[in-house]
Amino acid sequence: MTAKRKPAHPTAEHAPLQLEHFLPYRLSILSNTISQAIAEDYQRLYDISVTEWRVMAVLARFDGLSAREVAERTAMDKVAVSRALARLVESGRVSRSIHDDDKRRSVLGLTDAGWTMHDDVAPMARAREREVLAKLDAEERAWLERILDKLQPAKR
Amino acid sequence: MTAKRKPAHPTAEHAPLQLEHFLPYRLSILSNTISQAIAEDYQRLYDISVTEWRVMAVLARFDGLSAREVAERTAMDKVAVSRALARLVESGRVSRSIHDDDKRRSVLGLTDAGWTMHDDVAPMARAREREVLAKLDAEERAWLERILDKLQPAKR
DNA sequence: ACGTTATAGTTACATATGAAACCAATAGCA
DNA sequence: TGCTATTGGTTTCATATGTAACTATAACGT
Repeated sequence: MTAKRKPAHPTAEHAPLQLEHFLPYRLSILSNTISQAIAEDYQRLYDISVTEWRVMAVLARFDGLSAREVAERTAMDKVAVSRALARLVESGRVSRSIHDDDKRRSVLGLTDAGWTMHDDVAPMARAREREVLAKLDAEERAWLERILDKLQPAKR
Repeated sequence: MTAKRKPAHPTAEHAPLQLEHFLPYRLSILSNTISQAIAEDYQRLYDISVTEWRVMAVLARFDGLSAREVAERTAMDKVAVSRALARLVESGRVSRSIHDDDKRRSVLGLTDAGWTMHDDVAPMARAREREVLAKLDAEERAWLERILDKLQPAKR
């Protein structure tokens, strides 16, 4: 039909997304950049993944959790937790025993080696967080806190 | 040595991270939740992954990019882009030709089918973004914008 | 007590992802 | 020109991840 070659869909009609101003996209980049920076710290020193570190962090705070509870607290799915635990138990950083009253449940906790590593890594993680937050002034930090609270998919 | 069982590392000495207040962790959850919600929309309607959609979104805005340029703009690595493009070309949503002056480069763009899909998906993505932002008032949205600008790892 | 349903956790399979090796074309430079 | 280094892009391989199926135990209703 059309004799001449022309853009079948002139841009004006399309309103393409501007990724650089699109919230989900920006969050994704920011989140990955930050998490990756922290992960490099402990992956360099210890051979451990992000998911494994999160499991350890949660067990540092709540001793004796079951795997399901760890999954809840880390927002990871139970398969990921199961695998992380397999490696952590294997590498001697997490202890696992069986719940007295419910033999399905495991009772998890950091071992001495786990604590040693935790006490080395936690300050590095906090330092990285501080580096990021240092780009903001006090007022901005307060708003960020507030905004995250409101956006956070209501948990628990 | 120790006769009695006691915590080898009393919590007070450890200062464990509180994940629920730890910025990188919160960002990660938030980002995944939002991206997932959007992805469900177009994955249900079209059989397409997040990375593929991002490539399409960028080509909708910047016609004729090379694969490397797409990788830059999407912050994806070139392998991921290569694979996404293979599927997109295969499914007829993206056209690929070879650059006149540099035969290594591809010249990429949406096909008519690609545009049709784009014009269907883009409004849905925007609607999801609006849903998220609706949880904030105007002032909070303005601060969020500003904060993201400052935290954004300086690009380009 | 007994059969049914639900829960904790693991395993299997299929797919996604990243690092490094690779191929082809171009750029730099003697 | 001809040799080397660089760049665009794809392929390979090893690892990670999600879904669904599975095992074992516990809870529930009768």
